[in-house]
Amino acid sequence: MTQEKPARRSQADRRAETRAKLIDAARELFVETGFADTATPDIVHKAGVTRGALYHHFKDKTDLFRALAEEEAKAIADHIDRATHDIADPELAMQTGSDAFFEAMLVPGRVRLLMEEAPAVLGHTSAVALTRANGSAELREGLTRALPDASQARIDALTNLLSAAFDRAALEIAYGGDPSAYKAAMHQLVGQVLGIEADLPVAEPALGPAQHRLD
Amino acid sequence: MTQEKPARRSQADRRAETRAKLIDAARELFVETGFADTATPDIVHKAGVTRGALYHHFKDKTDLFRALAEEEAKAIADHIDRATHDIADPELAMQTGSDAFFEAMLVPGRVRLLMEEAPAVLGHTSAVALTRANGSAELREGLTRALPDASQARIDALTNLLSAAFDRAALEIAYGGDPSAYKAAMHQLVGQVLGIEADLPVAEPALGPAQHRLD
DNA sequence: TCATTTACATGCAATATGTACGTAACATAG
DNA sequence: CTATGTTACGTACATATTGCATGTAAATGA
Repeated sequence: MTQEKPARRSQADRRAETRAKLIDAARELFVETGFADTATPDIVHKAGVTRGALYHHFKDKTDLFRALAEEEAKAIADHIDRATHDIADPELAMQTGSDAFFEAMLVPGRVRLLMEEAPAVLGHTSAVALTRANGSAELREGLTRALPDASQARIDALTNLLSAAFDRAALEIAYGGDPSAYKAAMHQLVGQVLGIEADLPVAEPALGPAQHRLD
Repeated sequence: MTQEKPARRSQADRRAETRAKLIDAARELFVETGFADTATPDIVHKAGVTRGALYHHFKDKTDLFRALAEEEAKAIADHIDRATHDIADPELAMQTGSDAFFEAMLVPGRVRLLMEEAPAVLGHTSAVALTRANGSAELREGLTRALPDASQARIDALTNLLSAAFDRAALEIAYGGDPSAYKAAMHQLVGQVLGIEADLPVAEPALGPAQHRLD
């Protein structure tokens, strides 16, 4: 039998490891049970640490949730960026970004965390700030180009409303709604606002069961 | 000094009274502090009853929230119905219903309760079921007429996405967003989907500070 | 007026949260 | 290599909260 060797790790490594263990465990439980009905003893048990570690790394339970939500939001933003960063044509970039958004939203639990729990746990303002970046820049740009006479407030409002529609589409897809119907409807909405002629019969090629673990 | 006379009330009256006191107190606190951070002792203290009464009338804290949320949703539906029930022209009915929805959403705390707390407390499915009725029937009808070739799934999707946009508009208005900008943007969205020629410069007559206490 | 049901009050057991304090692991100066 | 400081984590505790179990008062109705 080999002797236990704690294998001297750096502080940064220790820190990153237990932080990750805590966030991973919290993610599983928050997704499964929701934030309010998940107890910190359960989180630390699953993470294999103690509550002391949790309260050392995070101010409180809400702070742990915030860290998790920020990771999720960043993963979405990165996924969209990687998909669109080298596309020149704005119209194609918008369509590609839209697809990338829906792809990113397929990872299990993400919708639950960001769209159901986050608004109540962090408040609406913080919650939308998390996903503010997600393609809304491209959206706003497209709107500004398409509606040159519209006021800034009008552009902001349209951007916000379309973002809400995007979110709802992802939510419904996650709850078993027809993905192609929602994506097509979303495409129609954006297209009409941007003044692009509608291509109504966009029957999608039925991309099979949702692929998960995107990043 | 007059003697205390308990004034023999009927069971139905007693029941209705304390139920109302509990729901009113809960409303204030849930709006102010949120569901999770509101303790039942505080609720019953403000209501002037004991926790025993609470747990006699409601299964648990969540059940109390559900009752409150259902009242709010019903108030919205009633307000819209009263405003639209005798309007024949579908297009005008839609516009009127839209305005009535935004009016109904002006009562303080309503947005917080139904759009921020409810999804996390009751779950997304129950939460949308609460407001499912709100004008979505008229919306669906209008869409069916305007897009006769569209599939049912497409109609459902568009209805849902526009509902989400309505909700977001109300949310942003409640958080200080420009009401006329959001209403106009919403009107544009619905108009374009329904194939009504846009009347872009709908600068509203600035109806002054939001009037509250609608019902 | 008596029996039964309904409405509420009180007390208790279990569990959760955040913090204070103690200990172990790492970093760094000499 | 050791001393000393700092960071990471463990343990114990005080407090608060929830839901239930059990007791009492008020209303119904026979």
